[in-house]
Order: sequence, then structure tokens, then C-alpha cells
Amino acid sequence: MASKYKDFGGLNLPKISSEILDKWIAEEAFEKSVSLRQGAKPFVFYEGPPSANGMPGIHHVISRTIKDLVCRYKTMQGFQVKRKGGWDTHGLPVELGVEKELGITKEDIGKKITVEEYNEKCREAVLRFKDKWDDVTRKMGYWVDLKDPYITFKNEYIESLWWLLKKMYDRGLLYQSKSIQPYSPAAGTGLSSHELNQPGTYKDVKDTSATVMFKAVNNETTKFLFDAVDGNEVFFMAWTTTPWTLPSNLGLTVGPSIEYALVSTFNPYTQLPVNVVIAKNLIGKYLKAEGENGDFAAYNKDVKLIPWRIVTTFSGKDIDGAQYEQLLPYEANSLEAIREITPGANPFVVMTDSFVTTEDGTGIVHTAPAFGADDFKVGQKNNIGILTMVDKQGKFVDGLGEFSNRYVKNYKDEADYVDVNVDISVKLKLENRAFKVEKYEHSYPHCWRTDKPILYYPLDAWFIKTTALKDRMVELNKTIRWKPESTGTGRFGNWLENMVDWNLSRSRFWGTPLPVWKTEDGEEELCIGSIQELTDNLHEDSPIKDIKDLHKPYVDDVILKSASGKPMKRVPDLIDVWFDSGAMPYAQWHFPFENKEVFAENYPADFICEGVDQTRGWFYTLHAIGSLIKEDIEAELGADLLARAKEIGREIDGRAYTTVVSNGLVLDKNGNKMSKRLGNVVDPFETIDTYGADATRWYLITNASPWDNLKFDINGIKEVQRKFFGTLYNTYQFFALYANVDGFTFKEAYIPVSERPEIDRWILSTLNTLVKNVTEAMDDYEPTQAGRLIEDFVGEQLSNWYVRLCRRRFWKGEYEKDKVCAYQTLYECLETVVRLIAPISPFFSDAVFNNLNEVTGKFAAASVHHVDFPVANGSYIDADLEQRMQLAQDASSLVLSLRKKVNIKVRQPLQKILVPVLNPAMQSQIQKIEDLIKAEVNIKEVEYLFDTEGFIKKKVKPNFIALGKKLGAKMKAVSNAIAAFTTEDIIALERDGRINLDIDGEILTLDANEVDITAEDIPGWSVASKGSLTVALDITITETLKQEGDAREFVNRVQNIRKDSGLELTDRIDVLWTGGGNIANSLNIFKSYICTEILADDLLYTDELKDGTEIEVNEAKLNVLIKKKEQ
RNA sequence: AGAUCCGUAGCUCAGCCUGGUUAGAGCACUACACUGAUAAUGUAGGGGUCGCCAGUUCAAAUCUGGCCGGGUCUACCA
Repeated sequence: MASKYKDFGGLNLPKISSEILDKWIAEEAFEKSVSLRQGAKPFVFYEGPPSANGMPGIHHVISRTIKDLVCRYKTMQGFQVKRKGGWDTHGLPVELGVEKELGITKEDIGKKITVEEYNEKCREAVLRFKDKWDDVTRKMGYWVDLKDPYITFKNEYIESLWWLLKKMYDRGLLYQSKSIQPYSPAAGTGLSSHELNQPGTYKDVKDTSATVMFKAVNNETTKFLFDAVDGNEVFFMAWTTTPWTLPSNLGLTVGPSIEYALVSTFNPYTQLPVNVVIAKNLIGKYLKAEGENGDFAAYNKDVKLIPWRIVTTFSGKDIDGAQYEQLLPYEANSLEAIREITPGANPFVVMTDSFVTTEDGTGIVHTAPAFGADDFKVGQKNNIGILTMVDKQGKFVDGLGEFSNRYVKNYKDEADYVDVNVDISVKLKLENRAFKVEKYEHSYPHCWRTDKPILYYPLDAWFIKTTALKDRMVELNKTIRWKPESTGTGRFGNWLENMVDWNLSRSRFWGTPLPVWKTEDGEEELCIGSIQELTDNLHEDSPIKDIKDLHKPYVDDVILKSASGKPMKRVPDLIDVWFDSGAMPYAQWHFPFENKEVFAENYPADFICEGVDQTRGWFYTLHAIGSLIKEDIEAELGADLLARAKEIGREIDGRAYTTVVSNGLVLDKNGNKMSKRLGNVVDPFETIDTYGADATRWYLITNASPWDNLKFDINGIKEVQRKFFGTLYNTYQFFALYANVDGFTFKEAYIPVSERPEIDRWILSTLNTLVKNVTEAMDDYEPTQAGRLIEDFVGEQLSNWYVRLCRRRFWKGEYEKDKVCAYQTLYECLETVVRLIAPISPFFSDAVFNNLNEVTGKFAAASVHHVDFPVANGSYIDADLEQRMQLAQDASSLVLSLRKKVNIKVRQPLQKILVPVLNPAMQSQIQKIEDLIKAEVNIKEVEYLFDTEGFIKKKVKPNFIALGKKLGAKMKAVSNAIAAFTTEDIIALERDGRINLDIDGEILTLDANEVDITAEDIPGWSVASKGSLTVALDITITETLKQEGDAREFVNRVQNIRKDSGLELTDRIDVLWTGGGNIANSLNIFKSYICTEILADDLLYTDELKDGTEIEVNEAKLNVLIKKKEQ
């Protein structure tokens, strides 16, 4: 055990962190923090697996700080908190990274590079930055098990996923269907709705939009239109922001009850007279109101104002079934081609559907069934067929004339890309088929990885029928504690309400294979739920009999045998990577193949935390899988394990987690999102290395609630470092300095708090109030509040008041009871504070804790993270005491401000202050802290004024809270009456306890406790007041006071000389002085006082002094020489 | 378009749930002090139409409605 408290020798948080980190690693502090709680109730935390194929950013630090502080807090509260780390390893981010690195595209896989080699590359790439991640994890002080993480590409992990999928399959919750899916040509894969819902996918882009004219066919339905325009051409106008879908157009959709108009006008591009059909209230979007019924005859290309008139109006259902001529006929989209795909299809008709609105465009929707979910639906209903004139790489197919093989968007980043949408529009303009072409800004979804616009595309896909369990998911969500609550009820709740089935399949290479095998004719199908099942169903011709790796391409070589003996091949799809992470509660333990007991103890999670962007990501997939799989989990665990789980507080009800914290984004200091593009990304390593993990974490947590977006400003960290850690550091250093001098090691018996001085009892009361409040805040997952409370305590109460007022107790006098009280009290404060801050600030707290504990040995623990969180001792809390200390602080502040006003420095003693007391309780409160005030502001006495003669001028204000309820509407009048009170009125009110008021002829009785009476002024005195406290200062400086002031000034100068000369605190000195003029007398009178203060054995006047130091005391010049006495 | 959060001093934030006296802190700035904790500290000062407009109320930063601005998310939006 050390005998001295260690001197930090300067506040270097990064250095402290790295020393503590070394110590943790050497002592396996993390592992111990878990093993020490063996047998305790578990607090279950799930780590959302990051993908280690990119560098960690500062935004990863905030959620990990929250995760860490909660886990540390719960550990200190006595729970056992295992934290298994994890890595998300599959999916698009990895694949695209590899593609980029190898300079290949999806099409090259299997050609230029084998799938085997490609997947091997992915496997290598996926943990490329694992070291960096582990490094940031360690450096930021995030305790998570890095040695035994779950990794989603492991066979065991995949096997668990297969088990889950099989269970869903058996329940009919996994099915195949063709549907219009968001598809990323650049990535070559379909996207799920939650991938589409990643932040940043919807972007405002300017696209070429075209309002095009479909030429109507004159028949029974449209006859009334043609008749109205004397048999001239009639066009249906439709608007599109995706002209590339026009070759795939097969229909037009109108709203059945929308009012349409047939308008005669001119085509602005060709100046030809045209008759167009458009929703009546959208005419204004295309034609100026002033042009209505304009002069048709005078129109030519130089006339700006196009004349138009409404020929007739009708409703959408009137043109239901109307036919039109194909807009862009080519070989590939001919009627024959259409009917080859969809026999009996009847395209190019006008249909009705309720999804049509008149908010945009023309009220007539160009319908290409392949490229929109609504289009597909309405197209199927009306059997118009389906045309997919764009291939999976995002380019037009052959047989589309000049547009064949052109990319519909710039998917290849071609420098000389010419927008085919513009070319289509130009062509239509020339053909008198375009009415308006313009750039249109709208928000359009983009692939979350490639940043390229997605398109909607008909795909075969496998779905999980989440909608079947919607009610359960909604109900369960109501029992999950969300921080902040609104994310759960609002963002997540709404999402659940509007859920669609989970599009699970992905046509990529590196991922968990969908474990479904089919016969070639598609008649027989088998879903595999384990490796055992796979081997049990092997076909004798299967080239692979003993599978080593469940990934492609090996898994695709496995041929299974159907019930009827036919060979079965696996469907080519992989599954959504979000299923990987959403299944981690089960797969991390290789459940149910292994670890059933461990799983039972660790399901569901008590707490998870990720960024708000995970709401529709991980939070959703965890919740969905949990809800879907509940019965299977119960069945698998069996009654015994379920009962055991319940004993330790685990309840399996379908929830995968019971509390979820979703933190906001980290923005740059100007409030912009951090992005590589803007170059405003903050490097966590740099930040942590420069300012230390403690200051960084403290800043991230206390600056704003975690769910508010954080404007990250490095100056904020500097401030935290200086104000909070600097103050705490100083307080510790102060303690260590004197405790080392006096040899305080807490070996004396604990002095009962009741026997300690008032100020000790006060700080301990405040400390325990703090503990109580911090515990409440932490229990409520409000670390920001907890941190701010601690900051206030350390900065204001402990350092700035307790230590400042108590300094003399530490350096003066003998080592006796009062001093021991002071040491014990300050020690307890420090030790408690470091335990309170340990969850947020794990390094510095541990350093201070160790420094303290190594001397006192009060805890048999090597780390603050192995001890218990402080528990508030209610018997220490004394509200009266805290209140009167507040009075003392206020009174001192008032006196200091008065001194400032009259320019009398604090070192100059003054005789007294006057405090008017309004009631005996107030006097008694102040009397108890009188000595503190006197010492703090350097005055001799406090005089209480009981005003019965009207000496004190008083002010009265209504107590609005009390009176408001009673008076209601009369409040204003009464308030005015009170404001007009004379001093006599107030005296009468105080004396009688009530007064009658005449309010508009009505007599009201006003009770004394319905008003607040304060002393406002003491005539002839300089006063200051705050709240009900008023203080007057006697500024008369008598000769004695002046002499004492001189003596104090002198002491101060000598102390400075002592310090400058490098004397130890305890060194004794002799002092020679000369000069002094009119203060010489003061020094003689206060000689013994001075000697005590400066530890001088003698203070001698001499006529002449060489080598002295010249000083000035209250304008008198002296020369002083101090001599250190040898011991 | 809908949901949600945010809008209070130059900056970062309290206060709002539960309406009530003169709306508070810290940072920054200015001035003056203080200095056996000194990479500290105190006092004072400037700086606010509490985003805007209505409503409820005796009383609104606080409650209600609407609007504006910003962020995030959702959306079949052609």
C-alpha cells in the first residue's frame, strides 16, 4: 500500500488514459468486472454489429459511449453484464468495396474471377479495419468482449439463420413472389424497403420530366371527344419524371371521379393546333389563365401567350377503356412481343384507379407495369401485359431503335454520358408528342451504397410475411421502453403500422445463402434448417457430400434429393444482410444447436443502443424476428429452461429487447451532416489522442441529450477538459497535497457525521442528494442529466464552495479532530464522485480512485469498475442545511458585490453586515452559517435587524401561485392594489397577519402568507438583495480595521515571497523588515497574527536591509528579507 | 405530402411535462479584483420581441391551434 497520494503532476488526460488502459489490459480488468459478478442477476446487452470494412468515425463513439456507460453502471449496481462483441460481415458494402478494389462489376463475377475467389476476397476485406475498430474500442474505453465476438460469416452463425428461416418456412411465413422491387442497377441487386429507408437514400435530384401526348383512337368510348373537336386529333396528356419508362408504357390511368377537360390549344414546341385531355384543375400548370379563350387565329410562334379554351369536361370514368396509339413503337415493344410475354394482353388503354391524384402532372398517369408498384397492380387488373424494356444493368434492351443499349441513368459514371431521357424528350418534341419538357426537382430514392438512382423492377423475390405478425409487433412495441419515447411511438410505431412484407432475397454472392432447394420443374421444394438436415437429404450424385463452407459457390454444388427422388438445386438467392444482424440474439450463441442455457440467460436484451438511423434497420429486424420466432424459441427451450430464465428475470414474450436508446446524429459544428464529401468528418483517433477519451465521452454525453443531434465542436471538449476535469483534478491535487503533509490515510475511525462541522455535514448532504439524483437519472437512461448534476456538484459545491471555504482547515493548525473531519469529508466526496463518474469517464475516475485507494485501502478492489455504485444515504440528507448554505452563498455573493461597489478589497476586514430578518426561522438559519459568511467576506459580525419601527423599507409582492387560484379574474386588481401598498400598510399586514382590500367596492381579506414581503432597503446603508435576502454592509474602516488590513496585506506579500523562493509549506522562517512608513505600527500590533500566518518564528524591524525584497502594502514601501530556518 | 425532433444571449444548452415575481447557466467578450488548489477563482458589465401569428387564462418561454425555418425519417407521387 502506498503511503502518499500520488501527485498527477499536471492534468494530462490522454496520458492518464493510456496508463490506465495498460493497467486494465495487464490486470484483465474488463474480464474481471464480469467474472466478479458471477452468479448475480444478468443485465443483458446486445452489441449491434458494426461492419469493419470502413474506418470508425466519431459518430460511432457516441453510441458506444452510451452502451458502455450503461453497461458499466449496471455492473457497478451489481448485475453481471456480459458484452459479446460482433461483426457484420456480409452484404453489399463489402461486395461493392471488393468490386471497386478489383476493378470489376457484378457481371464479371463468375467470368473474370470465380465466385470462390471473389468470396475469398470479401472474407478478407470484411475485417480489414477490424484492428482499427478494436483500437478505437480500446482507446475510447468501450468494454466489450473483443476476443470472442460473433461473426456473421461463420458456418455456425449461418446455421442458426437457416434454423430460423426453416422455422418461418414451416409456418408459411417465408414465400416466393414476383413483385416490383426497388432495384439498384449499379449494385445489381434488389433492395429491401429498409435499405431504401436508410438515411440519405432519398435525394433531391433534377430530372428531365416530360409531359407527353398519347394519341387517342376514335372509337365508341372516345367518340364524344372527337365529335367535340370536329374529328380532329385528340391526345391524352401524361407527365413523367422517368421518360425512359415510356417505351415500356402499356396504359394510362385516370382517377374515376376526377374532372377532366378537353382543351383546344397549340403545342408550344411545334405551334400546331392540338386538342388535349387533362385534369381540369391542372390546366393552370400548363397554360396561363390569361390565355383562356384567346385569339386562336392570331397565334404564331412569336406569340408568348398561348390561347386555349375548354371544349368539354367529363369525369375519368367516362374515358375508362379508351384506346390510344403506342407512343414509341419499336420492334421490341410491338404488340406481338407484348403478347408473347403475356398472352392475350390488351395494352394501350385508359384505366381508372384511385391512386391517381391531381397534385402533380396532368391527372393522367403514364403506366409502365414493370417500373412501379401501382402500375403493376393496375396493369394486372386490366391485363395490359408487362414490358421490361430495360435490362438489369439499367440499359435499354435491343430492338428499341436508336435507344437500344443505352443506359437510362449514368450508372457507369461515364464522363460523356448523354442523358437518354433528354433524347427521348427531344424526339417526342419533334414528333408533336411532347407538350412540356423541363428539369424537375424531386426527391428520388438512391442506392444506399452506390449512390446511384434506383429504379423499380419486376423481380422474383422471397419474402418474410411480417404483415402476418403485424398486430403482435405493434402490441409488443408498446411495452418496449424507447429513449426518446417519440421514436418508439412515432417513427417506429408508424413504420410498424404501415409495414409491408420483408423482401428477403438478394441476388449477390457474398452473404447467407437462402436454404431452399428446388427440383428443376419447381414442383418440389425443401427448406433446410441445419447442416445435419443438409447431409441427411443429399442426393447420391451431389458433387459435395461434406460441406465445409456454407457460402457460395460450395453450397450451390450441393444437390439434394426430393421426396420423390429427384435432384434438387438451391435457389440462387442470398438473404438480406439485415437478417444476419437481426438474428444475432440467436446466432451469436449458435442457438439452438449449442448454448441453450446461455441463450436462455441472455434473451431478450435489457438494453440496446444504436443511432436513430437503425430504427428501420437493426431495431426493426431484431423486433421482427423476435416476434416471428417466439413460439419456436419457447418450444426449443422447453419448460425447464423457460422456468429458469424467468427466475433470473428473463421473460420470453416475443420482444428481442426491452429498452432501446436511439441516439441522434453527430453533425459538424455548423450543423451539417458529416460526410467524406464535405471533408468535415472528425477522426476519433485524433480527438481521443489529443483530449483523452474521458473528456471526449463527457462532452458527447453532457452537451446535449443523446437523441438530440450533436453539433460536434472541439471547443466543447476543451471546455469540458478545463472546467470539469481541471476542477476535479485540482480538488484531488489539493487533497493529496495536504493529506500527504498531514499523513492522512483514513486510519482514524470514521467520525460520525453528526459530530462534524456544519460545512462538512452540508457537503455530505449535498453529496448524497447528488447520488440520489444521479441514480435516478441513470436508471431513467438520462446520462446527460446525470453528468450535468455531477458537473454542478464538482464545480460549484465541492470545489468552489466547500474546498475554498475549508482551505484553512487543511493547512492550519495541528492534526486534530477538525482536520480529520475535513479530510474524511473531502475524501468521501472525491471517492464518491469518482464512482459516480466512472461509467461516463472510465479512465480518469479509475486513476483517481486508485490513487485514493492505494493509500487508504478502503476497497479491496483494483479498479473503480469493480466496486459498487454509490448508494445515497438518506440520513445524511438535510434539506434545511442545504437551504441555509444556499443562504450563505447568496449572502456572500451579495457582500462581495457590495464591496466591489465601494471598492473595498476583500482583504480589508470590515466590521459588520446587517441582515434584516423577516421571521425567526430565517434568523436561525442564518445564524448557523454566520461564521462561514464572516470568514468568506472578511467581516467581524453579523447584525440582525428586526424591523418593527419601519426602519427597513419593505417591498411586497403578491404570491401569484397562492392568490391566482383564489382570486381568478380579480388577480389584476388585487395585484395593483398590493403594488400601491404604503409602508404602513405592510406593517399593518405583518402585525395583524391580514389586511382588508377594497377592490371595486368589494372587501377582500388578504392573508400575510399570500404575499411575499422582502426587505428592499435600509435607509442610509448600501444594500443588495437577492430573493428574500437583503444584506447591508458597514463600510466604515476604523483605525484597528485598517491596521488589520495592513497586516493581512503584509501576510499576503510574504506568502508570495515564500512561494517564489520555493519554500515548502511547512518550512519555518525568520523575517526582517525595514521601511513601512505609516503601516509600521500595524505590523507591530498584529505581529503575532502575522507570525502565525506566515510560519515565522520572528518578525524583526531593522533599520537597514540588504538583499531584501521590495514590497508595497497599501501604498507604503517596505523591504523584507525572509530566512528559512534550518531544521 | 405525412411523421418526428429542434428553434431561448454571438456559441453550446437549462427552464416547458406540472402556466405565476426581474427568463437562467457555461463559453466568448470587456473591466476590476483575487491568488500557499494557480492550465484555477471572484465581482461587475454589455448581450434576449424565448422563431412568427392567433387562441385559452387574471397570468403564456411554458398549454392549444396554425404558420415559418432547420434536421431526421417515411412515401406508389407518376
